[in-house]
Amino acid sequence: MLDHQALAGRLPSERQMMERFDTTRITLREALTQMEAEGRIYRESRRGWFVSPPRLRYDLLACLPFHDMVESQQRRPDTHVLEATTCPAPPKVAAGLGIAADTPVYHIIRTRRIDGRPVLYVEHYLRIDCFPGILEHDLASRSLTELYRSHYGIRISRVSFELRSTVLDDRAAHALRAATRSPAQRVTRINYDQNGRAIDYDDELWRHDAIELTLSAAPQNASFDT
Amino acid sequence: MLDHQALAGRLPSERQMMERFDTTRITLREALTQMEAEGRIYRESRRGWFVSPPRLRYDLLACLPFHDMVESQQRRPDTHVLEATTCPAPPKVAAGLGIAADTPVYHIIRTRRIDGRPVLYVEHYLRIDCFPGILEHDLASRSLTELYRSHYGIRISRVSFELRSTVLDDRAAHALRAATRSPAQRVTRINYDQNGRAIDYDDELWRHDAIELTLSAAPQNASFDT
DNA sequence: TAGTGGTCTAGACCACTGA
DNA sequence: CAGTGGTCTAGACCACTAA
Repeated sequence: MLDHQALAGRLPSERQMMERFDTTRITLREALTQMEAEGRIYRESRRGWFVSPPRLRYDLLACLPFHDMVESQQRRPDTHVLEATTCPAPPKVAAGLGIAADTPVYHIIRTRRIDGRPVLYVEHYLRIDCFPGILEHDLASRSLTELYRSHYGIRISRVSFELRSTVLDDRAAHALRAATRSPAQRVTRINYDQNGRAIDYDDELWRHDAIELTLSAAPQNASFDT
Repeated sequence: MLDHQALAGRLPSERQMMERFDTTRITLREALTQMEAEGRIYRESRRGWFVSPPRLRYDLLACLPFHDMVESQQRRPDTHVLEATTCPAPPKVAAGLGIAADTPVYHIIRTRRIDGRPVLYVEHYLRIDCFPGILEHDLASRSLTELYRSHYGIRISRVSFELRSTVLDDRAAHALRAATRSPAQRVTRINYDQNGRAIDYDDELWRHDAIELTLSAAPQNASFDT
């Protein structure tokens, strides 16, 4: 079940390390937790500690589909759909999309892996009026952005992000086989179409050691600044 | 010495909380550490635990000077210069600036506070040929970007970022009165002038609960995407 | 100087994983 | 079912802070 890569990076059991470093379990775990916070190692719940693979470079403005982004960095991507339903828009989503609270929206939950390691838990909320019937499509092997364009003629022309570091909540942790409250990077993203209308709201929770966010752009005041 | 805000948000001592919640110190500290990872509370080294104030919204592309950004959110900013020297460019900086390794650069280290709470440790590396004599200026009360423009006629026309979550190293932790290896958000930033030349390299370490990064822009492929 | 957080010892039981 | 990580008890000493 575990990947070759994961097995290769496995640390000895806590009790073995305890003896090797001549210390107690509590102290050892404190040290491990700090290295986890640094992003050098991570744990899988009740499964042990592992060396963190190199971070994926995630260019926020390149807007590459996950599979392309991962493959372009010589890694192996992989997506699993946990849920694909309709639900009333939660307040934050409604506010972000500029629709009335409780308006029905599509709700898609997926986990994504790199080289077999689950690193991303993401919930998508899609405006139903923009993408009627989208749940019928294959949501695992195709990118949503791809679908938007090919089936609905909708292009993303603007995107806005909110980034904050937190921890995995219980659902995300479970889905990623991680310990509850492992350090995480939250990436909230709203996509806008060519008419400036908000079309979907994504809430991404990444294992914090799995990515490095990058971006390059002209500052907003650049043109007015003469 | 401590701010009103900090005192107001102070938690009882660990031993008091231990009794109040009828548990041991180790268990209590584990709980506190988790809430710290969530960004709900933070600690000052050997000084105690505090409730985290609301996060500062840091718009990466607005390129607002720190003081303006903080004041526009009804908070009180504050800057302290730790160091202002010349040094050979470290490899990463040289690579980022596109200059030969060990080329001399200006090196400025500052800490910045919000409402009296130290939240940011930042090292700036400036190309000497761009900003001759800049160390003679007041580096605490004026923004560097301001100086670039007013004294050197240099405007920032492009900016590139690298974001990753890590922990505070010893120097940063000490400067921020934080515990070593507290969770942190690293923001590395390279500024380019109107000729596309890299002019400075900033390495920012933020207390991770102090900020929420935002950004809004057109994806890079937006125009080619028809 | 009293009290604080930082660090440590030396165990224990439980739920779960993986063979 | 053996071994793992997750959680917990009940103390201790030290360096440092704040008064």
